[in-house]
Amino acid sequence: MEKFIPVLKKSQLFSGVGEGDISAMLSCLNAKLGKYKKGEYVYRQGQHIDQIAVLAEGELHMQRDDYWGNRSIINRIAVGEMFGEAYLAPESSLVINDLIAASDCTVIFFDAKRVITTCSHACRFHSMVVQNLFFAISEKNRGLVQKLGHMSQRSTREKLISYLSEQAQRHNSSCFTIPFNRQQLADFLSVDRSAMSSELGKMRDEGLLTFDKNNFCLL
Amino acid sequence: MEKFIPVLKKSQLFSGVGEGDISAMLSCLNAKLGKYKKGEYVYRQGQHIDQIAVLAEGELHMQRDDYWGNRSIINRIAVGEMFGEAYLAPESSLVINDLIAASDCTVIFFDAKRVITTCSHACRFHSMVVQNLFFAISEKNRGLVQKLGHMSQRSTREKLISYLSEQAQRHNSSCFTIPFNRQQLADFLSVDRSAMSSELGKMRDEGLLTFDKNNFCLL
DNA sequence: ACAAGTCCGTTGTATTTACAACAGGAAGGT
DNA sequence: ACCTTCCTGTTGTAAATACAACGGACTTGT
Repeated sequence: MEKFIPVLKKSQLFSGVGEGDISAMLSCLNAKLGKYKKGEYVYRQGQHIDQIAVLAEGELHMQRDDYWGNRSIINRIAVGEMFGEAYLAPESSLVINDLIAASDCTVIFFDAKRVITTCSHACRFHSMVVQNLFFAISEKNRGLVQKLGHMSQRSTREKLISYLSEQAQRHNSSCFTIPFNRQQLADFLSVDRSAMSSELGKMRDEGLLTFDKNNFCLL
Repeated sequence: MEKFIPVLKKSQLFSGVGEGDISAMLSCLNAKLGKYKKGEYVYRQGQHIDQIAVLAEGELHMQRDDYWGNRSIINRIAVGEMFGEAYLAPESSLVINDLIAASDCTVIFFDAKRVITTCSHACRFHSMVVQNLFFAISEKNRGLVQKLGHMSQRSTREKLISYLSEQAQRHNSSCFTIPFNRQQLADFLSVDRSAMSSELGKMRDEGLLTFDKNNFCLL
């Protein structure tokens, strides 16, 4: 557990809290480690949870496979990001989507109630964590709205433009690397992989962008 | 302002707080009233905000009009619901989407910083409001993920089924009324109105559901 | 009663997408 | 070197969607 304290220090949740203080808070928040191999489920749809978690190693995909086998990647969770925060409210603790390890993962779980309830003990930085949690959920919320912006585009090309524009903005550069391969990107944007692939080809031919594997440049 | 205290009492944010205590907190949270006619903008894309707001009267649509005039309704906000919570984090306070009055509206604004910072004064119920805010943002998050679930459906029919199923579940009944007219529903699901209309007709012919205006029954 | 505006369903056509299948290239293991 | 597996781009066809246009029902205001 101790070895992940540097990761926690860089996470949204513990931003601004020193390593020593994080270490002290771990027991207060009832922290527990979980390890998952690529492809394993961290949460399954319908499951009940009362924990907030931070991803310490690897990459997670929140996804949904429908009756006909179509996979949708709702969201991607990177190291240092938080998840489970959507199920804080006691009356809505049933998970909506599967959460799957996209690579080998290590997860740190915290007792949700203890996080949001300022403890009576002398956790000096607890209130800062509470504020961080606000900001983090708020950020997440923003991210979801942004993704809804991509998804509300009608055509494959518009979705691509919307997504790639955001990525360029996020990286502060017209050249950047995306965290998805083609199939994953298609699942993320809810389009057909082959159609998307050919659309990317057309856009390259029209001089809108260039790409090589996961590296893109907007022109 | 005082006349809306009963609305606030029923809102997510002040759930569990008595009317007298709400009244006392209003000045502490620097509450301000805003009135908007149908079609007016409450927020515009790119604007900077540092307030959390609760809708006291009317109905709001968070929406986006793209370059080609396609309108997408990202989210709908009803009386008692909260908005602006996605911009709590100081570094991300630029609004992503327009927020428009779908009918004549009254909005109560609160100073965001004062809400999330437990005040030194004797606001007995402030910590409860903080917890309510957690639950409310969390709920909102869930709602956004659920909407992403609808949007990730590939066909118009699947989107409709996904949305209507959720509505039936939410109303605990196979018969319910939706808060959108056809055009708005199409904008909400990001599909073509006429195509959706004809798809609804087909589904009725196939005996999947019945509807009359905004009243639907799943069979 | 009339006019104007809004909402809803329907239809036909052009466009776009999904699906399936295949081939070449890269990566990894034996 | 060889095989296997994964990833990517391409193509042709079937299916679904967007778009435009129209008529009828209903509402609202004069």
